Amino acid sequence: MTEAVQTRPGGRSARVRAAVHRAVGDLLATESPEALTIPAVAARAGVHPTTVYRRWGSVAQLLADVATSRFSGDIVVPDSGTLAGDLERWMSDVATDLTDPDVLALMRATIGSGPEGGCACTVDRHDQLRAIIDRERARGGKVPDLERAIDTLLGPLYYRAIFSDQPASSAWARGLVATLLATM
Amino acid sequence: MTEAVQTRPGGRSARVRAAVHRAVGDLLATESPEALTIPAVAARAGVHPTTVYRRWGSVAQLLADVATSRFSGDIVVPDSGTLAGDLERWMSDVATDLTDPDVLALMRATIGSGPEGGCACTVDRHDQLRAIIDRERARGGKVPDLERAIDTLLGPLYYRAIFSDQPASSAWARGLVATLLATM
DNA sequence: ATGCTAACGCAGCGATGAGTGCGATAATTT
DNA sequence: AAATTATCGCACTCATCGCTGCGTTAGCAT
Repeated sequence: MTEAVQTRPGGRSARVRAAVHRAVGDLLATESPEALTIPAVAARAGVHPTTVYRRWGSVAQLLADVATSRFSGDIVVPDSGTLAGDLERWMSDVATDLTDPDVLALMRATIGSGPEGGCACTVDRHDQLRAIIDRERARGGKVPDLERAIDTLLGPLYYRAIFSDQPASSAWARGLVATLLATM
Repeated sequence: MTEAVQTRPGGRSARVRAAVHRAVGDLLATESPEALTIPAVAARAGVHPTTVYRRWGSVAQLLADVATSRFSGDIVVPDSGTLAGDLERWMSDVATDLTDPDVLALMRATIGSGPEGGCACTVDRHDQLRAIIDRERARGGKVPDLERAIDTLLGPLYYRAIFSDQPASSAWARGLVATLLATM
């Protein structure tokens, strides 16, 4: 008795999904956050509102889906041979990503949509950081605690992006790596 | 020709303002963030929707007003005599404040309402931190850079509150002070 | 090639949020 | 105490968001 809930991710469904995701990004980039309503997204995506209502249900779930897919697999974990090199390269990439105003708008909206919105933006970053640290440990090097790395590296970076009007340059972000490794 | 835009903050106006502010907090604490609409706030506050429309105009402006007033003057800047003591006491208070789920809900909603929502939650924190550092400088002690203090202290704290599911205990928050003063 | 069915589009309904003109109330001034 | 006017409540209109049957299209399997 195979109760396999069949899904069909190919062809039109994927096209619709992509169009809706792009529409969410476009609307957040141009309009006010309150304007992000399901009919508006559907119209922008060239899709019928009914489709969005049925597949995602609410704006919050839609945003969570868009955010997790946008913030996953977008940055490749570097392998420079040393922990410092890996971290600096990775932090530089993450900081550069946070330079984009559209990315910030998506993050803000996702955070505002529910209690778990913030996690959706950073789970993959945590996984990447863990991968970098694990690889250094496999090399036999001394590694910092993961939580401490998150606090020291991602904390200031995302704080500047969301709570401060300070720009977060990639050079400054690389500097955070030095602070972490110095106090290890 | 005095074009003074007269305002009258006494009596009923203040009462309405307080009721609306409390209603925003209550709704964010109980309902979903999308349920925070002006008619809902007005109903909860026992005030006519027209009043809210005229005084605040939009949910975003209302949230910004509530957030700035909620996150201003709520924590008294301590004066223990030493920089470390001041910072530890202050960080402990800030961390404790962030323990309240209702506070987090308000912060999330404010962030999601617009590009400057995050700043509304932290301007007063920055002022307080500046005051602490300035006082230590007046004492003649060695002081860290303000920006560096913001990055090291508030960064990890607010990151945990918004982006991570890690609890931010006040003891852990006090530990951040040690890291800052060690790398000064 | 054909059947099955998940996924989409269409038409339309009910509910409600956004906004306006006008009179009433109450805070502030003279 | 009386006048002034900022502020609020009421009644009402308009726009549109959320949602539901129903028929149609197009993946996926045999």
